[in-house]
Amino acid sequence: MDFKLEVAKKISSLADMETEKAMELMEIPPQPNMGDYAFPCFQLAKVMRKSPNMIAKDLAEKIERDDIVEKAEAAGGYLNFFINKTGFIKHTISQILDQGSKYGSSKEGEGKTVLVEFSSPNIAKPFHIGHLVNTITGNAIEKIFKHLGYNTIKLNHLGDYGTQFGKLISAYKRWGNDEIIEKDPINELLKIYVKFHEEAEKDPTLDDEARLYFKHLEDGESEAIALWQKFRELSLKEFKKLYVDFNIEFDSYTGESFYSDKMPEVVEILKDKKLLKESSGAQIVDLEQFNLPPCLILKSDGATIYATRDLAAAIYRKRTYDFYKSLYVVGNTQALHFKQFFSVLELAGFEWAKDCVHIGTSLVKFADRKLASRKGDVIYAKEVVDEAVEKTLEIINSKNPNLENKEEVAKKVGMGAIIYTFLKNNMGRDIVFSWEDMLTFEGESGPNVLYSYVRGKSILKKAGNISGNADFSYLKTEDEFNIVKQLGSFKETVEQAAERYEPFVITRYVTDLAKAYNKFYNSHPILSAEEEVKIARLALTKAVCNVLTTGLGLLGIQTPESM
RNA sequence: GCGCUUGUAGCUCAGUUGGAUAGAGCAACGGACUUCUAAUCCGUGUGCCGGGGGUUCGACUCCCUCCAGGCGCACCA
Repeated sequence: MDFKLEVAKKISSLADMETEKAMELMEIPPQPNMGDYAFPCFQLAKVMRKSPNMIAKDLAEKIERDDIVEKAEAAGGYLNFFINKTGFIKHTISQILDQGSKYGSSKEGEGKTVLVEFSSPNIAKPFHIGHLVNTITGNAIEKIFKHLGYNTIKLNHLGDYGTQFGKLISAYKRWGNDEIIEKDPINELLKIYVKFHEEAEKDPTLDDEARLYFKHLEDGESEAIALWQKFRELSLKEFKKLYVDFNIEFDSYTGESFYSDKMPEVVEILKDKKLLKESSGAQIVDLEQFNLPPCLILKSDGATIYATRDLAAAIYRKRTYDFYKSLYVVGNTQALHFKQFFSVLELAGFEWAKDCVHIGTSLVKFADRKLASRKGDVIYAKEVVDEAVEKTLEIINSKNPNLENKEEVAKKVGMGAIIYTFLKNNMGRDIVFSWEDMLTFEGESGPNVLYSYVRGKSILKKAGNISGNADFSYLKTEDEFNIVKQLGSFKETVEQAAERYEPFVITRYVTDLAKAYNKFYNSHPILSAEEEVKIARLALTKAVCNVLTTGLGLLGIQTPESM
């Protein structure tokens, strides 16, 4: 039973309005003492040609009291509903305890496949903080859609192709040392790659050599392929360490190289549709009708480019997965590229182009470049994780030195802090990175939410097995009702997060829920309350912990049992 | 120059499709641990919602314009 829907039905039956329309219009009053739901009568005023005030008053008189609505009163042009608290509390908590981790899920996604492309690091390049933001965001998006019943597929579109691999092969053959590379593959490969660039400035024949090696790679020459595979595997092994830390498993690691033989078809399709045009020796698709700059398909030397690869990948994915939606979680800075590439798909007659969505993740900037990193001008993902876990361990040692599995807990909490920080605000803004913000564990922070959870868990543990059913009429305080109201809006919250492609909606939700529970926790005893009250409050606590776990889980944050 | 995006409290940010007195955290000050983990809670105040027009019963929200920051504008990805 959905209380909001029931109220909407009542309005619908009394006023000349569809239930759905009433649902849309209904809001939550700014002050809790004004009611639980509010229906604005301003739109009705036009149709009924009466003042909103009058309409609200008329309706208020006609609304009958029952186990849904306790009372309805007119205020200004609003009709404010006070729902039957006991009924609502009982219904909500029972539902949560019944459904467990399924609470807030839905069937809207049944039978629909959603692809989520994210992370996509470049082979032999370090995984920096920008990749981390992207990885964390994509992971949350995927989990949110999965919770709504969609069949989700996680794609890691590795940057494993391109002329830079010719350079890397050349560099490796000159200066590569397997022993050092085995130890620290990515940094060492990066080092020789950088050295190659330096040397190539002095000696341009190196670039010719690199081009040759890339040609070998394209032609499938065995030595080049073997080296490329080696670089790829070593890098992937490193990346996977981080994915394991964050508990992320991809369904596919087919990167750019996978599509290298699928691009001629794209060019053929575009030719057939007469979309290709020559411009300064290159082949482009004109996008003037979309008010966009042209999309480059073939370079003037006839080679393909990233747009070509993305087109090939999109077509391949549609054939392979027949997706309902294909989400590209990629940095905001590439917005134009995606607009162009989606427009080309549309021009080529693929009606599913509208199902492709670019989710632009925030750009990470530094507040103070000097303090940006201990090592150089980029911050590595590993550096951030290590720092957060270490800081967490320090705090545990000072606040709860006898805790078991300190390391394990520190990892969960520290990484939770990072995820929380990155998914705290909407993606429209840049993230200004500062160690201070990242390692603040008070107020609106991941550890704070986890702390609320852990305290609840601790109470449940101490209570042991409770016999008998809870009588929710014992939950009489305002603080308790506020928690339940919060609990009841979880499903809407998940749906909104999916609709907006914004995980921060969930972050705010768990924060508010934790806040409501903390307030209650601080002023009402649970274990020492009278038996009936205690049982009811324990059920409430269990429901809160349940929803916190689920909500945090959607963000990719794991909950420790104690901290 | 063009396009996208952001501008809300000292700082970091929320503000659902236009709605009631614009809200949180941090920072500052004061208070609450013999009581379920004080990484918590309670209290104190601050806003020409970037500026100016317009639309309407009503605008932080929609439209126009200007200002400021960020990002992007084909042979890198």
